[in-house]
Amino acid sequence: VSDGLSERVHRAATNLGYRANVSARGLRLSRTMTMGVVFERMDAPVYLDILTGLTAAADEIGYSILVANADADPDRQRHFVRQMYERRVDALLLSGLRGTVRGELEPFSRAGIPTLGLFGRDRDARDIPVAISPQEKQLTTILARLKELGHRKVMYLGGVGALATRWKILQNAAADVGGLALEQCLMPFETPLPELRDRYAQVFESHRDATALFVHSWNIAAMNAALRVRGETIPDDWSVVTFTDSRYTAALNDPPLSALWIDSVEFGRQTLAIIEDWLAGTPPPSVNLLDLAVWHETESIGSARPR
Amino acid sequence: VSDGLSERVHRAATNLGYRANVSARGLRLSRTMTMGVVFERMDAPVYLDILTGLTAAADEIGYSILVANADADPDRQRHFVRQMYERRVDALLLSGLRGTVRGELEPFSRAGIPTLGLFGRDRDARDIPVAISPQEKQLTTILARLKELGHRKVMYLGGVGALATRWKILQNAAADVGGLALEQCLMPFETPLPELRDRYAQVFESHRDATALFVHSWNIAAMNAALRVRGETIPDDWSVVTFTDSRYTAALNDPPLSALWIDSVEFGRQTLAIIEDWLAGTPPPSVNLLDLAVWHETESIGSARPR
DNA sequence: CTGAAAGCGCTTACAG
DNA sequence: CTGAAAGCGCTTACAG
Repeated sequence: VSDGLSERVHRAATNLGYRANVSARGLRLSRTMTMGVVFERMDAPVYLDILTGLTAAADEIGYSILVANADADPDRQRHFVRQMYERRVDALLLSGLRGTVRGELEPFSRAGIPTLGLFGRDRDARDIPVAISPQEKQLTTILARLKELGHRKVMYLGGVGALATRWKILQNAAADVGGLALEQCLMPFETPLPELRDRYAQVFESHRDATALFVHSWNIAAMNAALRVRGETIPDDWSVVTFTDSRYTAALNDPPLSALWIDSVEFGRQTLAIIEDWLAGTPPPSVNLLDLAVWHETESIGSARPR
Repeated sequence: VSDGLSERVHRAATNLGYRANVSARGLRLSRTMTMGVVFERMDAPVYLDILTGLTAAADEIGYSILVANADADPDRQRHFVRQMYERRVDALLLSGLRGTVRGELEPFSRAGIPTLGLFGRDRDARDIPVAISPQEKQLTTILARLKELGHRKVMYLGGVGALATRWKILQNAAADVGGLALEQCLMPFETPLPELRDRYAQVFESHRDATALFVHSWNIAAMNAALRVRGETIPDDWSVVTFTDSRYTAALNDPPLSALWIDSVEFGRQTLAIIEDWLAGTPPPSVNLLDLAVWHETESIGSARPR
């Protein structure tokens, strides 16, 4: 066909408002140009960051994203994984895989559809390849730095439940460094601020040999409140480090807190790059370490106060 | 067919791993059981809440959600709206419609596909029906309450840009109440905390007749820091009220802040209910007011300090 | 090079 | 009641 004719036809099609039907094409080609994302839960800003990275990278290669939230319910997780198969997604991303969906994954593996687990730091599941952001290396660096500043006892203020793995990683890093005692104070995430504040104030009183704090971002407000009650300040009385995996919980403290930071948007992007290679014929290894943790030191840490 | 046979066939189908192909069914029925959501941007936790409500309500009626993030780029917004049509979504939800997508909406209106705009509080666009959470009523209540407590000048600490509409609404409410002066201090959201803190400290110094603060949730940390610098406390020196549209930014202050709270998860749910009615044959009015704003008073407000 | 036909996996209307 | 056929909107292999 001549260029001129081709152009005229295209123009006419556009004017008439013709738009190709992607599902019909998908049926014919058995490629839907759609990927499914099933989040085990969606109740923290980090999931929005991951989704932002995933959707941006997917769009770059012409894919759309179907999103589902299992809301911490294994039955719903199974339901959505099955739904993604019924919609014949070309790839499936699963966060927080707990082994509950194994049966529903079978059609995917039989059909050779790429299926990748997204884990911030867990590394137990082995049914399908997983993408993980390791933090051990940076934690070792941080603990060594605290030791250098004279700290000998570090306390972790965290939440019970899903994030307990962080405590394990912290222990491993402390063992690597040596000569550092570690203590934890885990409280349910639902604890009201006044109660959390009073609990922390008690803990600070009864652990006067501790001089440094690791604090989960959800607990920063309560920590600040407890310090205010006790008239203690950062970094004179306590050196403080926080974990953060989201843009929204970072750097809003006074003074800004030293942080072990993971760029979850980038995590989403790199995860999708793994899928892209897989679709192109290169399956990933069973564990994909995305080295995204960054140590950001601020004036919130300093020399250990004398005890 | 007898019940027994039917059951045996179903069991056999399940055992063989048969799963209906939803796109094929969609092609036949010209219903894809899919809805598209195009967010103008996705850089705040409120979008995750809305998405949570939308996906939950969609699943209840058998629909899946395709999600896209235009990342504040009108070209990308157009691109995704077109993409949603090409995928023949049964309904389209658009956040932050700026009139830039008008042309791409034409196929939707021609095909009679429900298309709804999601706006927290804006009410300018009129191309398509919109869902809005009005706040005027509650703001009037709050300002009247502050006046009753002896406050005569209220300051708004906010960010420049999209949320400027909040300032307008605040002014209207103040006009309703009468006898209250209103002042604003708008700063770019990117302002680093120390700069914002110092700026607020200056503002507090130069507006000694103001006794109450409305503060956007992004600016709470800087406000606290400025108060600390000046040795002022809540509610003795300042009565403080915040706006919040997300689970993640609420109630983490000490003392907990009085808040005008919008449940954005519920906003997503109710928005989808509008779509559901529309699909069932009842189109919505051009403006849908979802009355979700709730006034939550805490000890962060009290009598105006003498000036 | 061009155009008509087959077929992707469903559902529904229709004939037997 | 049962079974075969038509057709949704595409793409590709094939015949002309």
